[in-house]
Amino acid sequence: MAQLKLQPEEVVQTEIYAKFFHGLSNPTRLRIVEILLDGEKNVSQLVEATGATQSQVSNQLACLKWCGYVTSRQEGKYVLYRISDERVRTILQLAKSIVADNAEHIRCCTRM
Amino acid sequence: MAQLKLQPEEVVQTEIYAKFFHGLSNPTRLRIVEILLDGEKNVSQLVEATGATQSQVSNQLACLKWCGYVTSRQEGKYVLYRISDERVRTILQLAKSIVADNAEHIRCCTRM
DNA sequence: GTAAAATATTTGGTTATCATAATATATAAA
DNA sequence: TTTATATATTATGATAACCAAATATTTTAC
Repeated sequence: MAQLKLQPEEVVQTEIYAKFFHGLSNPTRLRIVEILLDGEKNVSQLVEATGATQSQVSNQLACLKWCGYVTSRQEGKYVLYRISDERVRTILQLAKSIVADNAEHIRCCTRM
Repeated sequence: MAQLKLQPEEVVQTEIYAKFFHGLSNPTRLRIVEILLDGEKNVSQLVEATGATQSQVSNQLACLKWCGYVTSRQEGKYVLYRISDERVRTILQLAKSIVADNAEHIRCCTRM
């Protein structure tokens, strides 16, 4: 059996990965990621598409940026966001395929 | 541009995927998953390996089970848990590879 | 049967997350 | 330079997640 007890450095690593997954653990953030997988969008377009408020979208974008899911660039008066790594698409596809036969169960989850 | 506004059913889908990712968004749960990727373990072994309390481990296992990450079987007085889908391994590997060049940034994240 | 060990569940307090609203900043147009 | 538009940030209150302790359940050993 492989090593189980973690060194302090590894504990930090685990926390980082958990934070990374936390990025996709909110419906608004996840929706933003999905929309951006369709192509670069500015904040106003994301507000329109998600139905969330502007501050909400900006805040969630900041979170996604910290987690490394998206990057941004200014273009005129707009700020354009895009997915920073195509592997994000793969992660989502993989998650969906795993969830597929288990969706109803997850929906009913009341614990935690 | 693909359809952006979601139908009610799709909103539910997005919430399910978010819940799924939430399963990996806690360090203890993530650590449990990593340990189980090494092979089937009982609850006591997981308590020992994680350093978390017994009730904490049981609760997190219940959450992981709801999310479809693990399944369990009784064997004598022990309950053995194992990863329910090998694709979970792939998701973790993918996440780690994405995080690799971005870890310090995520660690510092103070927003959300 | 009773006692002990393994696991699950519940409860209560603390902290983190989230949504909303308000405010601040930056860019462009006039 | 003033105004309008786009985006970012902050503050506050409500909710949800989390941990720890206590309790309940299940299984085995006696």
